[in-house]
Amino acid sequence: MKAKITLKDIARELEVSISTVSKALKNSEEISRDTKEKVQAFAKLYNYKPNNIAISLKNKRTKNIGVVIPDIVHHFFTTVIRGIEKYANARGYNVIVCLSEESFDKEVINMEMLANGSIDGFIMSLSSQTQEKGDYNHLKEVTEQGIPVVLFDRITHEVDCDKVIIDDELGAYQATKKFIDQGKKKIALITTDDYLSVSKARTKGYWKALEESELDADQSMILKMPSMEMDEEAIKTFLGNKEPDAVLCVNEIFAVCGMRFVQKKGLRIPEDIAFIGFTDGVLSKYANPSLTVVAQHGEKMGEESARMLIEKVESEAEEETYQTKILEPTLVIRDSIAH
Amino acid sequence: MKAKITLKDIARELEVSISTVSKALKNSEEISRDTKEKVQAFAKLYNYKPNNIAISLKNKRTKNIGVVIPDIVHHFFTTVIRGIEKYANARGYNVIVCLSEESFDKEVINMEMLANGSIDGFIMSLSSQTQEKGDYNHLKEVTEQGIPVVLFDRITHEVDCDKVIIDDELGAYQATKKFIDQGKKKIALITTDDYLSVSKARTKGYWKALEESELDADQSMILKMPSMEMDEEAIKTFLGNKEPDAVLCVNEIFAVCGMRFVQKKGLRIPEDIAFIGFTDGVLSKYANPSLTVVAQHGEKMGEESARMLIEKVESEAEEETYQTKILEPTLVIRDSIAH
DNA sequence: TGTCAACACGAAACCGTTTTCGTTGAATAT
DNA sequence: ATATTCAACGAAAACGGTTTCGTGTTGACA
Repeated sequence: MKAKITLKDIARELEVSISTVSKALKNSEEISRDTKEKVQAFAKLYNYKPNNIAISLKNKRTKNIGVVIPDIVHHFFTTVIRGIEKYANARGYNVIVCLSEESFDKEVINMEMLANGSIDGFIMSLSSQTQEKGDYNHLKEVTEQGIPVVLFDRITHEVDCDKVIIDDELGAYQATKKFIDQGKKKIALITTDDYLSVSKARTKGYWKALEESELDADQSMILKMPSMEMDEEAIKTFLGNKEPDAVLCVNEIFAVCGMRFVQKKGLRIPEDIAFIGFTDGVLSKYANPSLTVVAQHGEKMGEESARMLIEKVESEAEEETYQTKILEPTLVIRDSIAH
Repeated sequence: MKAKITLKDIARELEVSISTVSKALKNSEEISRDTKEKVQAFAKLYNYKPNNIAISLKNKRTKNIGVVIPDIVHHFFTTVIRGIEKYANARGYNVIVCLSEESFDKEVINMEMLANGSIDGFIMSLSSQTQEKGDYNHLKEVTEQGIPVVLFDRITHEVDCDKVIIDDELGAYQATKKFIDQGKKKIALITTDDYLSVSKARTKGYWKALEESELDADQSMILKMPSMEMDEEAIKTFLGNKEPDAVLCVNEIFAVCGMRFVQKKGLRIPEDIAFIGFTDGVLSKYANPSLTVVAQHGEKMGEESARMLIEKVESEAEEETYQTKILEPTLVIRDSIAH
């Protein structure tokens, strides 16, 4: 086992000072050609690499980004991470991933763990419990310490920081409009509780499209699932009772379950009943029939978040200006609607 | 913006030395009750938290784990990460995730980035390119430096380190056996190229089950997809020509595609043709019909990997004994086979 | 009154860098 | 011969902790 070599080791071996070694390795003008060559050759030979921790301590920059998200076994979040990773890595940053598992406490603990020097900034999507509670003190504390934060997707307006979202309202609006344009009359919505910022926005878009049309918007055509957990029975009962001819779902899973149920009942998709979901994941692509979805462009979102964060991290100026970037959703047309 | 407070700040305010503050906060016996209370109260008031970087530098432990995997938008890997996260977090470790994107170079770069002090150990699954190349020097270098490594799923026996795998051969064997027991005669296998350690093992298990039976094992009943990319046409042609009555697939996607194709041809699943896939992901669960799979227990694998790594990290002893933990796969029976 | 623990605390080294600010010795200018 | 400049390097502080090893004060005891 050959241990890591340090500046001190090189200095000792070459009988020069540590500062000389450090400067020589940075090709400083201060050092003579001879010495530089000698030092650099030696460093190369022994595969010297500076210790990141020491450097971090010195210049108070870790080149680490903390990402705190509710869940990772979820297509949307993984694509966001990939986007973050991609951008961050290209800029020499590492990504530390922490999972809140939809729990407020875990979110707080994770942030505290990272906020003490481990990272230069946070990229986060709020846990459902946090959004339900409406308690954002852990975020405020961090921003007050001067640590930059970027919120994506599940955000709150109560914290001053950069934000990246897609226009969920618009996405739902366009999807609903699509149904209306195709002559659908009884359009249902399957969503989750309103405290999730995204669900709220999507419901709004759905509602808006209906109100703009001749169709009467009907509260009873909305099914609110109490949690993110799947409750297949609830969906079956709802679809069985309401008999809609089009269903908008706030995620893939609700949609695929719905499709499976109506198919078993003998209905044809999309002729008798059409489906649109949110999230362009693997499920939509390989569902039978394939599912039309409002794509959220997670990877783009991740890249954008990383870009905004790193910009803040690297800017010396302490401007207190924050922006909210709104990405446009796009409808990915597949076989679950007519086309 | 209130900046982070340091020991030095506390020492100055309270007119004691830094060492006293440090000891007081650790409740050292050396310090008087009075002083301890004073210091602790002050620290609490100003919300003092020690700087992780400084501590890392001092005791040469970062409490960070580096995870390098080929891909994250893949159900199996995300479950593994979740398992790692869970265990590591409970032990006070953070997880730094790096993606090799199946590229050898990226794998090397990522490891180099992390190996200079950023992490205490690695948990990895090899990129396909690395397995294809068979070049494991980057791994060897790291282990020679005394940095513990745990390899999972996509491993190599050329590196001395702990390993966690599932018994892929057994999984494929059991699945194939299941087909045979159910009276299937023409059992096909859809896999990827052999350089992937897991595909190789699965092919072996498939082969073994066939050889043990009366059925003649036939090379032409194996479709090797050139890459991890989906080539729907290849699957269609293969299934169209060979007309198997059972298909084992090394992942979910191949299986779901296959199912969709044969359904369009009017075949009934599982009566006319049965399917079993690998990976108990979201796709299998919500496919129509739902897909029977060999579950890989990713979360367990992640936990196990983290456990082994942290044990090595925290053990002072430099025992050079490595173990390979083999997890048992389980068949999750769903509607794509008779039952 | 002198000695010795025990107590409570501080000085300083250390982890591995970077960086500022000397300090040499030699070459050049005066 | 003296002053000035410059090249080439080293000492030391700093980042924020931990830890070892003093050291000064106190009280008890002989």
